Amino acid sequence: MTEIRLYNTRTRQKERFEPIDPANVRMYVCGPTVYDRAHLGNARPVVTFDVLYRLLKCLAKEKNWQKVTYVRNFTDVDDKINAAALKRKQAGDPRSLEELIRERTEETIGWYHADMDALGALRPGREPRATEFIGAMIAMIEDLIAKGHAYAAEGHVLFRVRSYKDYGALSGRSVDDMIAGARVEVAPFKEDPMDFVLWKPSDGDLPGWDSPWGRGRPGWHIECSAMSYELLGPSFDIHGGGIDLQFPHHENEIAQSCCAHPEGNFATIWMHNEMLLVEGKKMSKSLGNFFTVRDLLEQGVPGEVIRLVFLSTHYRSPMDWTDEKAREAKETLRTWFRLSQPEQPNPYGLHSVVPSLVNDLNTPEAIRGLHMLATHGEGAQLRAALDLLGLTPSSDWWCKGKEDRSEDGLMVGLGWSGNRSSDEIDLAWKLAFRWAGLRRDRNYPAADALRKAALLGGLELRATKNADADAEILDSFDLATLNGVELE
RNA sequence: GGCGAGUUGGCGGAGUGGUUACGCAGCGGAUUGCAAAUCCGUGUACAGGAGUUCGAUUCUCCUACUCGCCUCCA
Repeated sequence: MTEIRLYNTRTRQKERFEPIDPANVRMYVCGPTVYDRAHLGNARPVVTFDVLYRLLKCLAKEKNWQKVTYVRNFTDVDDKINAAALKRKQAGDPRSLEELIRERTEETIGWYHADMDALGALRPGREPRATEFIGAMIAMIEDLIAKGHAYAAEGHVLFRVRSYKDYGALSGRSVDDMIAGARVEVAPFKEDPMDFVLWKPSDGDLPGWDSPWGRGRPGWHIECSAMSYELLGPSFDIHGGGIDLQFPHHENEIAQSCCAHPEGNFATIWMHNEMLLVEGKKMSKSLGNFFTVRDLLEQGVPGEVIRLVFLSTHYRSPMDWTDEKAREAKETLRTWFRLSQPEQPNPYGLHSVVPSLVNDLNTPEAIRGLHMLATHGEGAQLRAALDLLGLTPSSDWWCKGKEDRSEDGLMVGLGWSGNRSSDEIDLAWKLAFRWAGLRRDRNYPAADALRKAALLGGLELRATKNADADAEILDSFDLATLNGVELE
């Protein structure tokens, strides 16, 4: 039986994975705050945990698990969302702030789905929105107050960090150490500087809900505790997210959940993906060095190429995004897709990747397995392995159009990828026949010169056994350059 | 300042107490009028220092450097 081993941030070691309840394997991943397009860094946990989700589903039968429940939230209550809506209102939009906020979050969720779909990520089974669980959050906060773990002060409710003895265990820090460095907000109504907000007051313009502490809105951390409890219960198997959420977000989630539901132990395994870097620096909002998934897609980088670049680095290592990696990944996928797509998947191919994946999602090693299958020409097995990893073509960009024509007794083949205009294809034919003619006449100097010039314009000419010439339109094909060639 | 992760061949990137992935690039060969493509072959790298060991890239300690968290962040 296949043993799954996963690195648990909480214990700092790889652990054998056994679900609490084989009838329902449960994982929760922190999702996006929906106020803008997802940047590339946002995509890393999505791809990482999508691989885990697919792996767990793939092994469910063998393991006798009845189902895998994957929950990923949308944070649709947040000051950044409010700010974005307020900006529109100030720009003269006549609608109410509430309507603008709703529109903004709806729109952003649509973008998020489209962009993550493009990366080959399966939608989680549940995608709860924070605003749908305000009641559950209020109930949880009331419970925390009743149990002495939280207190109300000046319209706020704060979590009493000192009341939870294991606070800091996940991230390996102590309350006293943190206060020493103290970069925490000093608020006069806090009992302790580390106490964090569960509920805060909203004034007239801001979205708010009635609560025992007046009209207000929840703090950031409580939503994940409330929603995971409602949908997965007091104990579940895996909790995931980016490493930057380890503190304070996940630490606070643990404190809230464990204090409110001492009968459970919240998440068994904590998994954190490392950051995505651009030019060696973390992609982040504050640095402003980010670009979105949509930006890349629009530049012609297919989603599965982005995905392969991500998978080529282990999820617990920082990954530097480079154009060079994208270029290599595209070439690799082109080869793999051409070999595998005509085939029906042969599940035997899974043996080439699953042993790597069950070892804490060792995707780089799994990729080696894919290369092995490709080298041995195992298209059907490769197909199955690619599908497991979510590397399925989103379009026919990799596909080779192929046509043969004869003219003046010459036989010439032309191939191209994706969509090409008839002008482009006509010109390619013209050059290919001219080259074939020159070669038939044994005018090699002219033929070589033409081939060289054509290549610079993105048309590759080559001799084949079965025809007089074979031409391929490359990605770099440029009509203007090649028109110049023809005139010479 | 506190805490954590990392430093592998030209580049990317796994892994291992002794047999040293994989990809790209390079080199050699087959093939080719020449190329391309393809196929075959080829590379003994693990930041520096000390220690443990029969033996360390792999374990321990120290140093240097890089990155992250401690503030919104995936």
